[in-house]
Amino acid sequence: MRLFDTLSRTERDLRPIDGSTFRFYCCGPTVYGPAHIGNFRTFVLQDVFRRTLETGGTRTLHVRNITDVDDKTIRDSQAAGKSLAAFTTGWTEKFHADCEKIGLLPPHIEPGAVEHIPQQIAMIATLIEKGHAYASDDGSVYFKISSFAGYGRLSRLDERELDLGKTQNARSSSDEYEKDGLADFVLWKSRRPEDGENFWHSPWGEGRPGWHLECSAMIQEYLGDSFDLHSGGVDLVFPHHENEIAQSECACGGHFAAHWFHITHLLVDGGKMSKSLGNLYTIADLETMGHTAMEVRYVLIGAHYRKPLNFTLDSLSGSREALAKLAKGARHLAANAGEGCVLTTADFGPFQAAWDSLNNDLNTPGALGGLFTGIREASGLTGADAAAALAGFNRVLRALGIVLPEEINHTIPAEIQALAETRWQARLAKNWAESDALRDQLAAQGWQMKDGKDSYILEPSSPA
RNA sequence: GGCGGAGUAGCCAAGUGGUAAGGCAAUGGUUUGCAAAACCGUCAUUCGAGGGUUCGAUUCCCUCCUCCGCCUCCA
Repeated sequence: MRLFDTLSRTERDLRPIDGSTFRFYCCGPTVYGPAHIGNFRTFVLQDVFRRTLETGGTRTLHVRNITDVDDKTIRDSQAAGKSLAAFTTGWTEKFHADCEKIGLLPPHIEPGAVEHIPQQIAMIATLIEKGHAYASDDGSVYFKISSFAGYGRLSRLDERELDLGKTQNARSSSDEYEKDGLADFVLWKSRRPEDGENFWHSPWGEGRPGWHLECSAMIQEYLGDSFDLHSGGVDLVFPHHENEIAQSECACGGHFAAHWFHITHLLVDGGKMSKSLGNLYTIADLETMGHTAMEVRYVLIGAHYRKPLNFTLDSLSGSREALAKLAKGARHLAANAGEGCVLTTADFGPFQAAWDSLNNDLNTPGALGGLFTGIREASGLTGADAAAALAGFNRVLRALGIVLPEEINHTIPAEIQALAETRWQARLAKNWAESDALRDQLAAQGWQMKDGKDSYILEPSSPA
């Protein structure tokens, strides 16, 4: 597949460096609260990316970390009166439950920052040894930006008129740490009173690792010096990923990531989502409003990953109808294919355009459009042709990670069933007044009665 | 101030130097006692504004307007 690369600013074909397995790393969540749909836009697109590679026959190795130690996790665990480990474990479990609901494949490896502190300390030692880092008097360690000529390539720092020193100076005046270069970033933070019991021993004294370092250390551990692709939200380009490159290339000497895949933030109602505006949604919030996680997924893949996605409750409502339409199309194809007509094809039939879209810079909205168009084109097919089309349809669907809603056989309470039967008789007797009244009565109890020619269907009224 | 991105129908949203995918909503019809459902249709002479290049631009160039993100933790 072809994918845009943030570093070279070009679209490039993706090929595993080792010729067999595509190895990639995604910056995972900081577990101090529930993940919101903005976080999930990134994770869902990364998931579609992986599924597309796999559907195309490429084996993958997917690593995504859990950040379980930083200012926020320490602060909030203390506020909650829990140990850091107990606190982050709880949120990690919640995160996993959300991931499963929204259809994310679990990463092959999901390392946590705390359990990799020895690796981080080792990397710091290497950096000091090579002259890329220095310890300050208080026991903190900093990366020396001036020692790495390539600093700023990813975020085009050198093309900005941003005077690093000056800008950082204004913002760093209250910083308690001591560093030489004002833009130098921390690798090891010396212990502070507010850290409580959350500190580890190091050659430079008690403290904890800096945030940027954990990813570098875990990548080194699981993917080595060079690997295929690194991904995250756009906000991580600077400084997080810029710093990772500096640390890793200086410590390991490799080329680090061959490709950078960044997902643009989503907007809510046209603006940044934030707690204070009351538009920061979690999956649980949306479920409470009657939407499913799969409907959320549909909305999240409804825009190209490099464009802002304007999330609205209206678009979320529309996704239910869209998914139902796809499900209907699939059932239609299956019916036309007939019993026992199993066919696996090498091509995608009417869904070739949808598949091509995915492979062309992960154009998920294009693929979605291709799905609907393909269904219309395939509607006249029968037998083996229909079966082949269905196979293509299912492969694209799998790549998108969409699980279609199934036709549900509802359990109908006896009194509802009786009420419906009474109405049906009234209707047969052409007693319209009573019939309509009973229909309203059923509706009031949450059941919708749809009249057919010779029978009727009872369905729960769709949630508001 | 610097860097980056976006402006396409009521909403969400693809796309292309050659005359605008798709979804939702809306709406017409068939059907129905009426609805709902289902099925069949309709739905942007136009792509923020103004110039320019071109046989031809929404797509390339310039100017302007508006919006958003980043530059501090952030997916």
